[in-house]
Formats: sequence, structure tokens, C-alpha cells
Amino acid sequence: MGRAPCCEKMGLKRGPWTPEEDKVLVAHIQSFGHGNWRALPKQAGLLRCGKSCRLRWINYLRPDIKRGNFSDEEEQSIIQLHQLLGNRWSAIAARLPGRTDNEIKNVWHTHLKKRLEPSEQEQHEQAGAAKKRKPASASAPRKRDSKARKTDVKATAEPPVSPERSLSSTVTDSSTSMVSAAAAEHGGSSGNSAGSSSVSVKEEQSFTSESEEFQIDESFWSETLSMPLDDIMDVVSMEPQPQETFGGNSSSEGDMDYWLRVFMEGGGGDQDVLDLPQI
DNA sequence: AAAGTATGCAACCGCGGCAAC
DNA sequence: TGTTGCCGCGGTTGCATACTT
Repeated sequence: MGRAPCCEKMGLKRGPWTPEEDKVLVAHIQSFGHGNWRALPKQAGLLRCGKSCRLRWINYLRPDIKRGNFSDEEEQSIIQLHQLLGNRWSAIAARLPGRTDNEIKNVWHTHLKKRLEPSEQEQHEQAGAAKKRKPASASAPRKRDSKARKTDVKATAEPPVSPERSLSSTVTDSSTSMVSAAAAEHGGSSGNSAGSSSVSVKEEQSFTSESEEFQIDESFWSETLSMPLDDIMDVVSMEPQPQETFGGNSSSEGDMDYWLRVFMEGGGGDQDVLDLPQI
């Protein structure tokens, strides 16, 4: 509801961007910023929809984009972050300066995913997954033509529930309470302060019963962005031990301890999730 | 050398979230 | 309180190139 049409396609150009278009877009954004993506193409004189402009800028034209191959460190970070965050490419990208979610997504699907052991994927598959965004169509392609594409070949090699999706959900089920606590500890300084505050409220409300303890609010992930990478890595690599991981010095230390305890006692140390493969 | 296949990347599509009205 | 409009995200697709037969 209330969603604007993807873009009024009438008269708008699609497909690859030309250098001229790039130039125009960059010049316009450098001059006027991109306060309103929808209005930007018109203002800049581009026959593109706002979405396309935004995508082009974010994924390609932004001055702080780091091009080129991913370093081993970056790849390992992606793998670890993916273990923790699942297919939250934007969240992962936020931890890798100069890298875009689209790029990371591509790298994952073309390189990193293949490194996972098949057995590992099976574990993740068995973990079962409830898709968050579109539960009813979690594993079903939204659209797909009948012709056998190469991606179809890839897809058939994968379980009906993709490993990362399962993994994502598993992580969500078992470890998010811990991460959430950590994220909350960091004050939710993701820049989306309104979202952060609402998250904490939501979480307090949603955890009113034992059965709901692990129903982490979707918006939690936005807070994860505010979490230093080191902390995330701590969480990822954490063995069931020291609670000082959260280094409590805030007023919510008690809550931290509580959620950590809940996590630990609830089998949250589920090694399926937190024991990362040695890369 | 040509045809077929696989791979990688850029871009598109459609949805959910959220603020403004 | 419901509706509208925009932004951002994740999944998917299209296409160029590399590789294999």
C-alpha cells in the first residue's frame, strides 16, 4: 500500500549507463546532493528513474567506492559477517568501507558461497528457516521464465531453502538476542536514532513471555550496524564463556547479562551457528 | 576457429519500512 | 488512524567476457 510505482517507465531509459549519464549524475550530486532521488533525474536532466540513479551512484559512482578484487581479509570478514547476519548485504557492506552491498552480494554468490562445505550447507538447511521479509515465498523465485538459465542450473544445485537463508534464520533464532544486547549496549548510534529507540521499545514489549524471547524484531539489524566489527567478531567467535564480551559499563549491563544468560542457557551457543569454519 | 558453456558484474524489480500528511 | 510517497534492501535477471570442447 502506498507504494509508489517502481518508476514511470514511460520515456525513461533503462540498461547500462553511459559515461555521459554518469558524468551528469556525478556533477549533479556533487553540486546539489541527493536529497530526493525521485526528483533528482528530472533536476539533472536524466531520463532515468530515481531508483536507477540511486543505484548507479551507490554501487558505482560514489567517490569512496573501492574497486578491484577483494582482499583475503575482506573475504573472511564477509564470510564471518554472513555467518552472523545472513543475507543482510547492506549490513555487511557497512562493515566493509568502500564496498557496496551489491558487490558483496555478487562476491558471495560467485566466490565465497562455493567455499562452504556441502555438509555445512546441509546443516544450515536442516536448521530450517522462516523467511522474514516474505515468509510465504521464502525460497520461491519471484519470477522465472521457463527457459533454463545458468542461474537455474545453479539453483538446482542448491537446496530448496538456500543455505544462506537457513543460516540467516538460524542465526536469528539463536544468537540475535546476544547480538541485540551488544547492539543496544552501543547505543544504537546507527544514525537512525528514531529506529533505534523504537527498537528498544519493541524488544522490551516483544519479550514479554518466554516463548517470545527469541522473536527478534526485524529492525534489530539496523542496530547491528552500529556495532564495531571487533565486537561482531567477538560474538561470532565467542565460545560459551566470559560475559565481559559485552564489557558492560552502561546502565543496561544487567540486561546484557540477562540476555547473555538466556542465550547461553537456551542453547544459544549452538555451535552450528557460532562455530565458524576455519578458513 | 567456431560453438557451447560457465562466470562475473551491473542493473532491474518488487517489496517492506517509515515518515509525512 | 489510514493513506501516500519515498527510500533502501534483497533477490533476480541480462549481458559481456572467459573458458572449454
